[in-house]
Amino acid sequence: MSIYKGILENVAKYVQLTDDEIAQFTAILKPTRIKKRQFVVQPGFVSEYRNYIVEGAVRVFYVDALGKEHTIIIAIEDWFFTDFFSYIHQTPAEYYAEALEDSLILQMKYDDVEELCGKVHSLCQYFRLYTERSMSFSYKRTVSNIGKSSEERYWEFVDKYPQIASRVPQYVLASYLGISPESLSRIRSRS
Amino acid sequence: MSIYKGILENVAKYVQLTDDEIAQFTAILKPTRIKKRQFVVQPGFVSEYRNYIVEGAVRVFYVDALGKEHTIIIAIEDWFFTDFFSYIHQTPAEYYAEALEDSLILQMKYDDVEELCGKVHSLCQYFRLYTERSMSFSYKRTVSNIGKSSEERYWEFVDKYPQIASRVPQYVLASYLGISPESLSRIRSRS
DNA sequence: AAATACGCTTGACTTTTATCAAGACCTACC
DNA sequence: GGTAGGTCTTGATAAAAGTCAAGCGTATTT
Repeated sequence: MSIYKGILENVAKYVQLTDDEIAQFTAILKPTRIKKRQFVVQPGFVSEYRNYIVEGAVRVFYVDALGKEHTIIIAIEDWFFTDFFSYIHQTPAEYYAEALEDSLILQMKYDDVEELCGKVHSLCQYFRLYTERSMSFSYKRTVSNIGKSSEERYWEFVDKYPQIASRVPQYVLASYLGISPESLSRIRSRS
Repeated sequence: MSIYKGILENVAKYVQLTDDEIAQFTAILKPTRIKKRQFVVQPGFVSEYRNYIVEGAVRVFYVDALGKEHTIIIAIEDWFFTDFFSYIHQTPAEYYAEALEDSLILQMKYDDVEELCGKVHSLCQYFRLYTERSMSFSYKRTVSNIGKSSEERYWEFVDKYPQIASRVPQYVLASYLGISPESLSRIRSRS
């Protein structure tokens, strides 16, 4: 079974590529194995790649002035991750991307993606549609952040992503939800 | 001066359209005047349009179970707004879009945009690139929401969007930042 | 111009959440 | 198999933010 199966199925949900286009696309995908705790992106270095997870889990986080970590993205199979701002603008990253488990990812270089999107209309469509959907989900998270209590945010997350909630360390989830680890522990303990 | 000037300049920042493509694009833009407090989108109705603001200001907000309002988007000239989830999925909206001032907007129907993006590669590129940039900014807001105090979020906003901060009512800004109006008032008063 | 509605402020109080500190548990590794 | 590191929990306390309520000033309306 090809390691491209997942990502090609993802693409197929939005657009239909010809065999030639599939070949061009997979040609820019670089399979990479990363070990738990390994960094894929680090502050100060440009996030050159848009990364797709074939197998494993990754988080993107930043460390504030007080040394506290804040998790921006938790990604598992069939998700993309990168320091999006750094990737899009090709400027030095501010965040870390760290493997939460041994993982297999597909890396696509910014320049390659841009070149291919310039040539292949369907692929451009794919990324447009995919990003628009990501955007609509991003607003949902914002709604949660500005309008809900810590407790509500936690249970909402568990409800939406039960597999992730049980798969990542609690302190990571806490930092994703904007809650201190102690408070999250208490939220869980009161039923 | 054409009312399309702003949006075409916006497009031109990302891609170059031929005269014919420009004509096709402007053909799907429906100029609409809306009065202060008028709703462009309402819960229960599909948000058919992606809206571009030529002149004026609009906010997108939702009302929670307790009747409290939470502002998801504050948009002024040269910004797009809509209930993004409703628009993308063409399902009934959950949010309101309300004019904060008398405004002039350009409305483009979902179907028209999709059809044109299917035909015109450059326009597809434009929306892809624009949305990717929006996405990278959306992450910044998330970072702010999960990692910063109310006070920090307020001053960050004032620093980033001074024109908006002085243009919209304080309670709107408070609901955008996820702060109660009273707390925002106090934050401002302590210097 | 008076009446009204709205937005903002301020005070007193409550609730939520963070912080600091200690300890328990577990797992991995020498 | 013991030690170390990392994770989670619990308690005591502090800080941040929300709530409720009253009042003030300024637009807006009639």
